[in-house]
Amino acid sequence: MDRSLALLGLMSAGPTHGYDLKSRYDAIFGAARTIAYGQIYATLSRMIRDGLIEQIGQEPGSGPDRKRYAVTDAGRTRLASWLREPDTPSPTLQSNLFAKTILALVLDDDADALLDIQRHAHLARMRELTTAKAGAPLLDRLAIDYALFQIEADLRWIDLTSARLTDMRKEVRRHG
Amino acid sequence: MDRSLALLGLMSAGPTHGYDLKSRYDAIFGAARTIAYGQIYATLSRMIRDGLIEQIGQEPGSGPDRKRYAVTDAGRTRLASWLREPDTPSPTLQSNLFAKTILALVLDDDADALLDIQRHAHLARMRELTTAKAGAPLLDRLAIDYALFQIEADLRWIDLTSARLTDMRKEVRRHG
DNA sequence: GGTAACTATAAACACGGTGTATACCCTGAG
DNA sequence: CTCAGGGTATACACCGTGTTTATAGTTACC
Repeated sequence: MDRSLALLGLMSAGPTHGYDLKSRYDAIFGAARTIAYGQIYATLSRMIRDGLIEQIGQEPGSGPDRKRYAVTDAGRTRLASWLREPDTPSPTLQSNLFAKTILALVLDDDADALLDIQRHAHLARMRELTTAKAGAPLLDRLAIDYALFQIEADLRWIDLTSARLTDMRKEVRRHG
Repeated sequence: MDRSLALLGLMSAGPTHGYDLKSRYDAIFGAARTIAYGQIYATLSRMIRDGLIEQIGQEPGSGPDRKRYAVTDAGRTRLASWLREPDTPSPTLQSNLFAKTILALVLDDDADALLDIQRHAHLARMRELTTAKAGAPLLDRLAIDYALFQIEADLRWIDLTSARLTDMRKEVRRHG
């Protein structure tokens, strides 16, 4: 996934340098996965290239000099339009589950087993997340809720699909 | 998303050349998005490099010679383990909605509006998909159901989050 | 016999992310 | 006082995936 807009967003709250940006990112979005320094600096240099941010100074800290960057007008425009634009979740591309299931049918592999494995993995994950949710701060809870809802959706699809496997096998044959 | 395993899966049903592989892919997975020839050949050359497939011949067709490829043992092993392995949907990374919402709060932008825009886009998309589902073949219907469930999950999260925005604003302030 | 459309492939490129190298500063153990 | 270790700070080379565009043969038709 592309985290550049999220970083641009964080920077638009006020100028920063890369090292600090990493901490800020992790504090807010790091629940799922922290970001690597390498990605921060790589992204910064690309945003400079694209005129979304610019260096506004260089200050000593406790280490090599910090380079402060600020969002440009172009950057603000870009960010605003990103925030305004709704996302269209692309069917099936997000997950491999659909592809795996169809392939299992095409290859005459055990599609039931595959769905069952995924169902159990999901249920286990739900328990994990539910436990984690208990003591977590509000932001993390929301991230967890997001995941829980997505997993529930997957589970519904799994149930629906299991029930239709026999019909699907016929359909897939015709594509062969 | 990485489509290489899906392609490997299709090839494991029997040797093909790139041009044909594209048609096969589109016939089965193309409902959401067709694949580009460029991606086919790029992926094929990488799978050759990695020893997952090998060229087993070169035959004339109606154009430049066709190069036939077959899945190697390594390829079959790889495919089998992919099919067997369940996916863990990574929270929030899949969608930008979470990031956008948090950023809107951090930047003191209109988070309600953002959620509302996304809600309406989703509802519109649901109507579209429901219409499309009517005449579609079974495989496409399943793809559409997958999308519908995901969108519903998003909608649930949107409702939950809208209701919590005031609390979240406080939380976000503390991170500042 | 020329040109349009389809068959078939490949290579250059762009984008995002990872891993690793580098350098500076501060602290504390010896 | 010195030097080793850990935190601060940045940069770059590289890798994987997907897009764009170029190239070439084959068929069909006017």
